[in-house]
Amino acid sequence: MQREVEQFCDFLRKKGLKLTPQRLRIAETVFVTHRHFTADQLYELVKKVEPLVGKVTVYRTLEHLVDSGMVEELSINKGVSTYEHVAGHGHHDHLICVHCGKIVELSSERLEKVKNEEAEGRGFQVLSHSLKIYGLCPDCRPKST
Amino acid sequence: MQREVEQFCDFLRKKGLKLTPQRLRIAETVFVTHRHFTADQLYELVKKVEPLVGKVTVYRTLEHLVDSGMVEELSINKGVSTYEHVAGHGHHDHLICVHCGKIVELSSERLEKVKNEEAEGRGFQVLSHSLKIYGLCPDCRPKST
DNA sequence: CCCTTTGACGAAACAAGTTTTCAATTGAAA
DNA sequence: TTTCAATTGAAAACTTGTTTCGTCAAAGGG
Repeated sequence: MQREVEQFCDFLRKKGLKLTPQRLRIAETVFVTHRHFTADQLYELVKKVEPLVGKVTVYRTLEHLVDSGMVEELSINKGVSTYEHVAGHGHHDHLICVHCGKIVELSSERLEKVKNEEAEGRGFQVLSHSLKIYGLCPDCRPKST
Repeated sequence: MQREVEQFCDFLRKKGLKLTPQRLRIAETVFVTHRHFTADQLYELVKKVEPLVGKVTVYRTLEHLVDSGMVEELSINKGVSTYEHVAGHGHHDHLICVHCGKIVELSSERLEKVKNEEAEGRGFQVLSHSLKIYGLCPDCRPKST
């Protein structure tokens, strides 16, 4: 975790942005959380450690984190943005259980390759993509008896 | 188009819902529009034909249309829902140009197959999925000289 | 050391999209 | 025709996220 926080500090310094206690706390919370979260959930988590942090600061810091490339926005739910930190994960897709809400990460070279080929076959230059597969996870799917 | 509107009427009847002129107008507009639209854009389109339809009714009817499976929500832009009717199209993915905003539909048997295999290989029972590929369309990408 | 400058802070106001409330109305079954 | 739940549209409420604004604090120059 320390690794990622320092990387974010470097990013701030390079951008001429200041390293405030609030940003530090928020970044720490983000990188210590190994699951997806909304801005508001993050705000609640940070408040537990440091109640003096405002919601606006969480939003603003989240923006910087996304800017730095260390956090990604998922838009899984309509109307509310969901985030995750990608440090040490690399790009991946998501399997989402419609029953229990569990989100499983999926990395597949083969899938990446096919995606790129199909897009480029249509003249598109691929910059990024987002694949979400909805279904029933192993725990929620009907058992095969 | 008539085909789809009738199918929607059947859906309403089966659900014990009423067939009002407003719903008819909204459904007609949806199935006559062969591109993506937001709730507000749909409202504006409907108003041209029938100015007496309220925005709320458009939202509510859109809900029924999504319920019937004849319209899908895309969540391409954050903060505003984008829809498209799927009648006669079948499932497809989307290539989205980050420069001009153009949306191109992409259907690929091969891609579908790989997606399903990867998900099921992890014990997931696939119900649906959403793939959005962001990049530069043929018109916007740098020309290879 | 003090002063100035430049973000940064948080509360509150604002904005956009969508949903809910509510009283009046309407479609369709009996 | 009668009845009644479903539907309607205006307005208000709600949700998420952004902007404004007065205040503050750290860094750097004089």
